[in-house]
Amino acid sequence: MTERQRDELRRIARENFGWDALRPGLLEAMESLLAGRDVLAAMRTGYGKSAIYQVAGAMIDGITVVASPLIALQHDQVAGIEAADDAPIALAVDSTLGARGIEQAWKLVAANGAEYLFLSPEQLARDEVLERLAAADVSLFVVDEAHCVAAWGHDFRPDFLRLGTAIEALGHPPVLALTATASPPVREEIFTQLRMRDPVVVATGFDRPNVHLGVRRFVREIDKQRGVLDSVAAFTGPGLVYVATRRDAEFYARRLTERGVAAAAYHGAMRAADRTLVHERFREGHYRVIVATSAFGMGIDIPGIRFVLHESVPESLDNYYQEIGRAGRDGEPARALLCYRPEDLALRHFFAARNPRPEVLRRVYEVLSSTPVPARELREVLNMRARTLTNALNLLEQAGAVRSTAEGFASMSIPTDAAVAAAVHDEEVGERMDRSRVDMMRGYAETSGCRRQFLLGYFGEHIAQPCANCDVCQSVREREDSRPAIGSPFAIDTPVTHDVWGDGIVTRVEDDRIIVLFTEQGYRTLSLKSLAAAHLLHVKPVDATPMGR
DNA sequence: CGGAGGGGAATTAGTTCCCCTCCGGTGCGCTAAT
Repeated sequence: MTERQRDELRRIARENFGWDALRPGLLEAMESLLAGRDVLAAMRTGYGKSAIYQVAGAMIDGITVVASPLIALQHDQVAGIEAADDAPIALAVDSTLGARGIEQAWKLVAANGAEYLFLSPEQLARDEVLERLAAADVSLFVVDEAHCVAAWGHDFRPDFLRLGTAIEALGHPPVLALTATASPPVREEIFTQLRMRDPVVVATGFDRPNVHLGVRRFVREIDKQRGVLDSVAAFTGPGLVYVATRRDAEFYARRLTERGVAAAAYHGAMRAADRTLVHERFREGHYRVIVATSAFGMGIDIPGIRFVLHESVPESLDNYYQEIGRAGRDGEPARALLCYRPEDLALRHFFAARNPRPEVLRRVYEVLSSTPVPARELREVLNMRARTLTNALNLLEQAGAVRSTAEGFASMSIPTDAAVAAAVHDEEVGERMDRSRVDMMRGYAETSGCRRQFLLGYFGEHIAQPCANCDVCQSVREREDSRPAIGSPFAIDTPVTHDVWGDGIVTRVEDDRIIVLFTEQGYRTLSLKSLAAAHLLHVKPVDATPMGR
């Protein structure tokens, strides 16, 4: 990177978008892309991540494709670019345009009339879309909210796992993955699925020291209900209450309203217009509290939220961190309170189930041959729902039994039994990983240590001192904890091997236990006492085999 | 896996309890009926 290129980036940022200064990390990410590298940028919402591809994209010849999970998010981005004084043209192609609108949009693209093109993963999974893009010289491929690849790709929206194929089909331009949070296994999955090559990771600090972390534990459901309602009523300022089900969203919104709190429900079963209305009225201060399922979140950036209360545990600390990260964006004190009942973990375990279906995998694999067949034809031959088929193909591909190209899907000519077994095994590993991430939610709720150390440690960021702004730190200060530490022979980040569970990495060390992230088992909590007795865990010797010589 | 809700039995004669079944989140794109 020359000084001249760096000046050029700064000039485009200033003149085209009106940004006089770029926050730490943004310029670095832009430079890496310009140098042809793949980049993962992990930065909190509101940090200005979009600037990375907006400026770099404007500087590189050719189109910038942005894969984005929500149409509403795409439209916000387009509007943001259009609002800048001299920014290049941005376009979103999606089903809201109608067939004719879509055709017009593509004509504009073909005539080099757009610099930024926003598409859903579902669009990018279509053959004709890839053909049109291939003709259009894509020079930068962006995946916004990249954690969705890991969170949604396996069942809910399988086309997220087809993004890697799209990237390959476009000749692998530099890839930029953007996310607000990603724990180590989520990052790994993003790298693998998007087929990123030796990616540069630009991560800015995850900590929000102004957000107080707390957990209230309940035994009976009725007590939790009362506790939630009392807490919300006692908190001041605008806040969010996250619940697990739509029914609970309606229930708590009603009960809060009865108690004189201006509250509204928000969930996926509501009509789009109603959801927008609730969002706007909250923003304007008409509602003080929104009671929402996980539907409320992505792309929402409201500065003055004073508390985020969880009525039920979310499915992982990744989600929890995203959701509490909506509090205190203005830097003023805010609270994150988890109202915890161990029974609530059951629903999350239920959602973590993957249900691989061997008979479906077998049917799909048996119609494939060594010549690629387009997905459209497969769907006709098999008479199968698109999502089911895509899921099966994704699984078989990950298992190394199927190869996907721009022309379609081809068999790798492995015996059917072996292919199906490998796919099912991968799915079981995935399920164990997801379940273990739920267990880390339990770990956070039940930890006897500093909550912030636990939370940040989960993301691979280890802080030396307890935070002094969580419930545990406060109570420790009151009674000066004197429990003696056993002392661990396993430091954080040590690669280890377990006689039963295989390879892993130490991700957390507490007084009497450690947490290891195993490749095939996910997160496991191990007691140091029993480890000392059983000799099952060993520090992995550094591989001394010389490579390729 | 746990909770809600329905049905039925027991019985305190209008509630209570138990057992069984079913349900639970996130959104794209498309089609069909207004």
